[in-house]
Amino acid sequence: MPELPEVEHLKRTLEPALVGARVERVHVYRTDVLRRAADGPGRSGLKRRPSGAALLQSSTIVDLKRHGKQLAIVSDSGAAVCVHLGMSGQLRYVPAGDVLTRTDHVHCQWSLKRSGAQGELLFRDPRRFGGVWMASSLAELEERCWSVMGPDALTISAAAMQAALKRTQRSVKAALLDQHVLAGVGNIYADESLFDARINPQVQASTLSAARVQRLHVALVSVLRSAVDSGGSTLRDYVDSTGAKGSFALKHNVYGRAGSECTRCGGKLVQIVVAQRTTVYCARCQKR
DNA sequence: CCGGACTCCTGTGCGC
DNA sequence: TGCGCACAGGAGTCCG
Repeated sequence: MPELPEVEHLKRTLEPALVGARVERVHVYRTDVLRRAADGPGRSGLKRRPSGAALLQSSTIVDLKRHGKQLAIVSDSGAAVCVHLGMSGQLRYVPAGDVLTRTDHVHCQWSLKRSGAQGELLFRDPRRFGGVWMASSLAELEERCWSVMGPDALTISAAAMQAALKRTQRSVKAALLDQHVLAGVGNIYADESLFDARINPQVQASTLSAARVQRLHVALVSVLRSAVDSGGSTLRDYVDSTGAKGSFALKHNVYGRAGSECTRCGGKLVQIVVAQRTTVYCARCQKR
């Protein structure tokens, strides 16, 4: 399940192929994965096929931007598309001549040409929790979609994080998962960073001391950076734009390890449900 | 307003 | 071996 590290790694692997490429043609196989950024982050998809220009046809890609788990592709016409991978989404770049092993659930396809080299950018999403937001400008995307979210988890300051956690009565894990608090953290990195900071996921966010929030901030940034360097976590579906899996799952201390020994104290890791999400932590290291 | 529950969707893996 | 069901979860929406 793509979270910030997976999307950041994806951005890095896409940049060489995309930036400077001209969008020759766009194919939409399902219009209901498309949304207008002007309508905000809602989930109601389009019923009718949009104009090619809204999906960057005949323009040149000049930049990729990421906020939290969302990735925007910006063109020289000013228009941008923002891809959200949801649970099972993939953005793949397939150079001309190469073959994509699975072509089912491909909802959107951009044919690209860059200094003679051709290839296809494909949005594939079996579960369709993801989507593609069309914006007339990056400013519109930022204003209508990104500004309603909290700061990006890699750039938020400890002070801002503390202020945000002070504001809510929920558990610290629920707060970390809320994209309005900070953007980019999902179930894996919430559990991993709480383990790193030795904080119990059920603790009420507002009751954490400044020192503990400071520790959580350090842990979160450290875990996210380390995961980006490993190419993210592949559990089942996630692959980068070239189809490569991430190796960070091998470094998970808690996620997916319920019943195993704690890598820090040797205690048994326990599994509970917090904020409707499977949560694994060490009862000995992460006391309430 | 806030927070918890429900919902969307498909592939996987388990138990019988 | 095969069937059916529970489960995985990002995030919008609904409701108390």
